[in-house]
Amino acid sequence: MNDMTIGQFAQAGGVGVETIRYYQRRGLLEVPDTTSHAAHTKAVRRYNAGDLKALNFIRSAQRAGFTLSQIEELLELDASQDRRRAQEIALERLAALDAEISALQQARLSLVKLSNACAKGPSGPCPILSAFDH
Amino acid sequence: MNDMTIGQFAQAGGVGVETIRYYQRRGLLEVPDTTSHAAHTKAVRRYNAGDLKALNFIRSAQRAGFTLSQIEELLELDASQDRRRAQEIALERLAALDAEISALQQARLSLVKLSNACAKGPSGPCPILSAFDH
DNA sequence: ATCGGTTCCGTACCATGGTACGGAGTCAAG
DNA sequence: CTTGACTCCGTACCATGGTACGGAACCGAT
Repeated sequence: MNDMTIGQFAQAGGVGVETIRYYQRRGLLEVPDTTSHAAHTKAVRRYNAGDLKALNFIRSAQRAGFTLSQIEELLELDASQDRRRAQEIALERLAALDAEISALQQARLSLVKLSNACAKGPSGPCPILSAFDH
Repeated sequence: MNDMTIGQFAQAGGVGVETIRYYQRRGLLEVPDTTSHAAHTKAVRRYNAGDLKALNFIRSAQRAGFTLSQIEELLELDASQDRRRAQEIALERLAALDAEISALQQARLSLVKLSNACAKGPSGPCPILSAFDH
């Protein structure tokens, strides 16, 4: 698991190499020092379990709806131990998430209704434009 | 409600004028004919309740996670009465929606845990990087 | 009849989150 | 010690969903 090349690292995280580089450019992942790992390793950067943990965090946080900028802040908070701010951000996202979830559940109901309406027989009402009417 | 200018129409739909134009360019909204509404109205296009219905549909469908391209297709289906395809699309989106909803609920649990961990006392563990660990 | 606020239309620009390209360097295997 | 795969790095490009700009025409009120 340790000391992966960028290709192995990307694969371990389920992303493309270019995505790793992009995260590095954004400051979300650090660019490992080529001199710090092994004496004779000069030009190829290597990634370890800690890097992978950060990468996995980024992907999960994205799934939770955080933007990359917010994730950047979270990563900084992790380093700085700012519990108050971390909780604040988590609660904000939690509220947004609850709103999103209920919006999606609303939408879900509309789609069920639409699907049922379209399923009944080969003709008759299947009012797409009215699908989301209240 | 009828025969709105583009500014009134946009306001009624809760979007900006530029968004209306953008939807027209994309083919999601039709560009009303300037000659068809009133005899002496030559240059200013006017929008009616039907246009507003389409606009509201677009906004709702977006909330349901449809892309503008998919919405375009739905609008075409509404015109063409293709019930089978409409249902197919609805069911696809329904499945995706269910997946999204449970992903968000998963993320929600993680955020609750993180928030609780950060809330306990001024110091101690608040493991941001581990917030989404299984 | 002219003034301020819209509208019209094309074109350009924006943020987000990547993806692709190309040349040079490096590394491990044969 | 060469070959092929991978890495490094900068820069360019992409899709999505808009937002902004600017000049000309138009419309209603004074």
